[in-house]
Amino acid sequence: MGQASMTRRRPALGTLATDLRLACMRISRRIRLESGDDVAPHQFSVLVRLDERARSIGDLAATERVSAPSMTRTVNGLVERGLVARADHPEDGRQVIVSLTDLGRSTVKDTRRRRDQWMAVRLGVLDADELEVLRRATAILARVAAE
Amino acid sequence: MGQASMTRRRPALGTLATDLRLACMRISRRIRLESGDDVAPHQFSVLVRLDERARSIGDLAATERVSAPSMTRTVNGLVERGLVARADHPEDGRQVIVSLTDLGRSTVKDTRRRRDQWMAVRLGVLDADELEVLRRATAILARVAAE
DNA sequence: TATTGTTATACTCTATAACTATA
DNA sequence: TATAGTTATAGAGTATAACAATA
Repeated sequence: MGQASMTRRRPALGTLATDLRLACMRISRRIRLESGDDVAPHQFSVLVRLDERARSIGDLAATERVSAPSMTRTVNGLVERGLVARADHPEDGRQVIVSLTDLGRSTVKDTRRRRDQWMAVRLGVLDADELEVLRRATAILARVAAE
Repeated sequence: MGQASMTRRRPALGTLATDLRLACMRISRRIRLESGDDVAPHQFSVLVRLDERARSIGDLAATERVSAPSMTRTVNGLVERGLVARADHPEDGRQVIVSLTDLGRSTVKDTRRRRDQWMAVRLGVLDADELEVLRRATAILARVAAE
């Protein structure tokens, strides 16, 4: 019924929603599979958070919506690989502050570069008009994603 | 260097690649997290394959790029939940043919409907010009995703 | 006493190696 | 002998419950 009333108001909005959703999900999936990431998705997500700023274990667990023990495990794995470092909180002795190492920072940068490259190669075959459509669409999609 | 030569040929193509990639990945991530899927991602992926046609365990394992024992496990879980059924291959007694049950088929349909609904709600706030841009962009993105 | 993080334990999904049944 | 699938076992990821250290 939601579908029916929408279709009545805006012809073919349902089709657009389906096609756009599928295109976004397929592109996202292929980037994940084909850009040769060297860390697992859940690890990369933590590295990106730490690229913004250093965070405690609890902060990371809440941000990533996993339990504290899971985050302890993930952080330990990243420490073993030399991608992040642990430090005592200056005032609160209970907290552990996790931050990126230089290796961690360059891993984030390299992964982003490879992903952007994947997309850039595919945009490279498009003509000027198509690129202009995508430029306008990207601004709209960014708002949709941020909402 | 690839980046530099691209930028020389097509101003700001690198920025478009980055922004478009991020928008697609964020939308895809939010759909996955927020549309209330009732099966896990690897399970849903198998259901979608079986929605195309019935397949053997080996076929599914190759298509999903997991090992045969992993696919045996995944299929067993789906059988327990009543979403797929196993059957003997008519000629080759070694093979097991897996197909969707009615419940499995409606699960695929419902999951897709909820995902489309997520996107449709967000498209609902856009104006006619913005929707027209997204319509044109979707056709281009579908080609990019299929390439 | 409340909060932060770790340890203990268990469940799921992944894999490889070894095995069974069939071609 | 080769192929399809299962069972055995192990390695990560997830979780909750119980615990230690600190506020």
